[in-house]
Amino acid sequence: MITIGQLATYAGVTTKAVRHYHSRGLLPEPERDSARYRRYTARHTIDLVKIKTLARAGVPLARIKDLLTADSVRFDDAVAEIDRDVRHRIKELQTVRKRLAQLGNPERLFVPTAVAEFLDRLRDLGASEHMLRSERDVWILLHAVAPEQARYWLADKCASLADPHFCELYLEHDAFYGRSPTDRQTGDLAARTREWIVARQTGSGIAWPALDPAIALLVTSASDMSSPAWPQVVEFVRCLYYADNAA
Amino acid sequence: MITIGQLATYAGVTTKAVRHYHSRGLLPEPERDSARYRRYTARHTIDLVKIKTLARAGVPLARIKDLLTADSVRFDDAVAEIDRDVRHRIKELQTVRKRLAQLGNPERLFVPTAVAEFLDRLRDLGASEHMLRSERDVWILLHAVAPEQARYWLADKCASLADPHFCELYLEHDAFYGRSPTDRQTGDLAARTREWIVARQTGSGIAWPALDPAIALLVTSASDMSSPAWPQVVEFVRCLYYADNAA
DNA sequence: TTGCTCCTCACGTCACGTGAGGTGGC
DNA sequence: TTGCTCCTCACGTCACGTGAGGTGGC
Repeated sequence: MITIGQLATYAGVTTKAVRHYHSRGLLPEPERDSARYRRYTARHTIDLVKIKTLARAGVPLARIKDLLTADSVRFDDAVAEIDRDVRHRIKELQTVRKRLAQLGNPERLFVPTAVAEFLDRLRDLGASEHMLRSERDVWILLHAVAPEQARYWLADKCASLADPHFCELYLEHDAFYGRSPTDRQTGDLAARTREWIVARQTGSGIAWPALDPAIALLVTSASDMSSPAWPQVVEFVRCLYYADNAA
Repeated sequence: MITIGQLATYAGVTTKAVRHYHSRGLLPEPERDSARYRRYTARHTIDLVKIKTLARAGVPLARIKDLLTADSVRFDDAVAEIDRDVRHRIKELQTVRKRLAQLGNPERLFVPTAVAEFLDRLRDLGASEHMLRSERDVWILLHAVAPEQARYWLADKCASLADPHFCELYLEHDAFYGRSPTDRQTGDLAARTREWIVARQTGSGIAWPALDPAIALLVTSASDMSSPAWPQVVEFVRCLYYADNAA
C-alpha cells in the first residue's frame, strides 16, 4: 500500500499529475488510511504507467479514458490514428530542424532554402547588408502572400544574376540606399533599369504571372520601407505589373 | 494596408493568434482605420511570419520576443538551444512510434520489446489469455518500480523456458486460475514449485538481486490480484526473497 | 437587406504547476 | 523538535479558442 509520492516516482510522473488524473476520472481514487492519505496498490501503478505512456504519446486525457477500456478493434483504430498524428508531428519538427540547421543564421531561418541560396549569391556579388536584409524580408513576404509566384520570380531573378548588366544595375540600386528621392541621378538609374526590364521582356517573351493588385501593392510597399530613394525606381516595375494585368 | 484576416491568412495563423501576439507585445499594434479596424503593413506580415516560424518550432512566446531583437551571437546560442530541444522532442516521439509500431497490440504497447517477445513465447507455450494479461501487468509494474532487477529477472525467466519441467509447472499454475485457495491440490503444486526453485538455485548458484521489501510486497500483491489460488503458491517465492535478503 | 468581417470583453480549455495554510509520521 | 510528505482549496500558466453582443463595408 504505497503513498502518492512513491506511486508518482515509480511511474515517472508528479503527484500533482496523479491528483489531476483522479479529477479527470482517469485513475480511480484509492482508499485512504487513518490520516486520510491515499494508499495505492499495484493495480494503480500499472494503470498509471499506461496512462503516462499514452499521455507522453500526445493522446488527450479525454481519449486515454476511452482507450483504457476499449476493445482491441477500437484500440487498434485509435492507435493507428495516434501513430499518424505522431508521425505528422515528427515531420513538422524535422522541417523545423532543417531550418534551424541552416546554422542559426537569422537570414536563413525564416526563408526556404532556395531563397537562402539566392541571398548567398547576392552576398558574393557584393550586395550590402541592408540590401540583403530587405531582399530577405521581401521574399518572406512573397512566400507568405503568393508562394506560387514567389518561386517563379525567385527562379527568374536567379537567372538574371547570370547577366552582368543586371548585376551592375543591381549594385547601383544597392548604392542608392539612403539617398534622397530627389537625387539628380535617380531618374537616370530608373530609366536604365526600365530599359533593361523592357528589353529582357520583349526579347525573351516572358509572361509575368498575374498578381492580385492588393498583394502587389503590399509587396511594393515592402520595398518602399527599406530606403527612401528606391520607390522611384520601383515605380517602373509597378507600371510593368499593371500593364501586364491589363493585357 | 491589409486587414487582420488577410494578414492571418498570409502568415498561416488565426486572427485570434494575431490579437494574442499583440497582447503579449510580440507584434506591435498597427494603426486603425476610420472603423477602428486594424490596418497592417508589409512589415507586420514579415514579422508575423517570423513569429509563427519560431512558435511552430516550440519556442515559448516570451522567448520569441527576445529573439526578434537579439544580436546574432545571442541569436545563435538561442537557436542552438532550441535545436537541442527539438531534437530531444523528435527522439521522444520516435520511441513512442516504435512502441505504437509494435502493431497496436495493447499487450505490446506498454512494455519494452524484450517483455513483448517473452509474452510471445508464453503464448506459443500455450499460456491462457488471463495468464498473459497478468504477466504483462506484473512486468509493467516491475519495470516501473525496479527497472534494473526487472531486466535481470526477465532474462532469468526467459532462460527457464528452455527447461521442460519449468514449462510444465508454468502451465499447471496457469490451469489453477480461478480455483479456490483451499483446493486440495494447491499444497501439492506449491511444494513441487518450491522444489524446482530450490533445486535450480542451489544447482546454479544464482544470487537473486536484493529488493526493497516494500517493493517486493507490491509486486507479489500484483500477482495476488490475478487469481485467488496463486497467492498460496507465490508465498513460497516470497519466503525465498526474505531468506536471501537476510543472508 | 444579407452575409461577411471586424470590434471588445469575458470566460473556457488543456494539462497540469504554484502556493497558501494546515496536518501526520519518523 | 525538525524535516519531510501528505492534505485541500484556489488561483496561475501557456497559447490560444469560444462565444456574446455589437458595428462596419460591399
